[in-house]
Amino acid sequence: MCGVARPLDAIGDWWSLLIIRDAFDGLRRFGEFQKSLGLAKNILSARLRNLVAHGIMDTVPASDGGPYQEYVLTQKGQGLFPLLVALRQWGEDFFFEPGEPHVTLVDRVTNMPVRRLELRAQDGRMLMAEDTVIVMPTENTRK
Amino acid sequence: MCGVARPLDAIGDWWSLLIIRDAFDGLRRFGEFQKSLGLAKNILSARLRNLVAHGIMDTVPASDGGPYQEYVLTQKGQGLFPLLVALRQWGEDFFFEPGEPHVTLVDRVTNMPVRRLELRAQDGRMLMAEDTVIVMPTENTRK
DNA sequence: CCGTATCCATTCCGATACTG
DNA sequence: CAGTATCGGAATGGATACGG
Repeated sequence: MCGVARPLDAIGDWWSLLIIRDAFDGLRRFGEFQKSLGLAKNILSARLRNLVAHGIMDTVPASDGGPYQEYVLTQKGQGLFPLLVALRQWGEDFFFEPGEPHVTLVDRVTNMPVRRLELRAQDGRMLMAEDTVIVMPTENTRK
Repeated sequence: MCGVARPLDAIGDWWSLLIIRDAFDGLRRFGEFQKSLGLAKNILSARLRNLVAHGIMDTVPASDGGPYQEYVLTQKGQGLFPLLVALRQWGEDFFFEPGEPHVTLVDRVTNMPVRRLELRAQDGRMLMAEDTVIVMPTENTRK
């Protein structure tokens, strides 16, 4: 399975991606996800279990000391942030009507809004989507 | 429908995303997609029709003068490039075994490999996923 | 409030056969 | 080669009822 199909398989489906988005928005509880997404409880349960099984989310004891669990993104799950930004950015670029409010991601430390997702070559030069097309197999150099 | 769900709805499903990836790899013909993905012809047909209906792909006369069509990415479809990069990058970061060959995207003009997808704030400062979390509704300022 | 178990209708997908 | 039409089995998702 290739470098694109494997992530898709791990994420699972569309619902899972929306769960992950909600997790980035700070949601943690079963009921919060269900209320936000409006999907059946058994489906949500299965999706959360799958995300945990794939190491994207993890369960932690409830922060309020309650008898239940909370679901949080692992490091691996947090690595999906650029994917969600790309998705939202594409949506804003091609779907939004003029005057429609945008949703901007904000760095919580400096409170600076994120401008754009950028592609950069190894020499630091900026690349646009239009001139970056071909794939090429290379040796693994990163850990 | 929010800025994440709408793109998901337009793309359709995961088969569609793999079709788009193949299109970035230069595939254009019905049979090429089918052979590459191994999905049933009726499914492929439906997916291509959906992608065209959503303005992500378009049909053009066969480049070899044949009696059939070819399927190419529109501008809107090409805008999905960062999404695919993000997906693949995540896969390489969290799924690849040491020694497994990576697939690197290459700028076809300069032949430079793409290094990383980066998030930048409006002041140009580099942001990491870890400190960039919250969403905030804003006014639409772009066209 | 958090989940699991069960049921049912619908959808989805692959295989196949068929047309140009 | 490039699709369309059809069919049956499998998987899916929503509603609901139930239990911790």
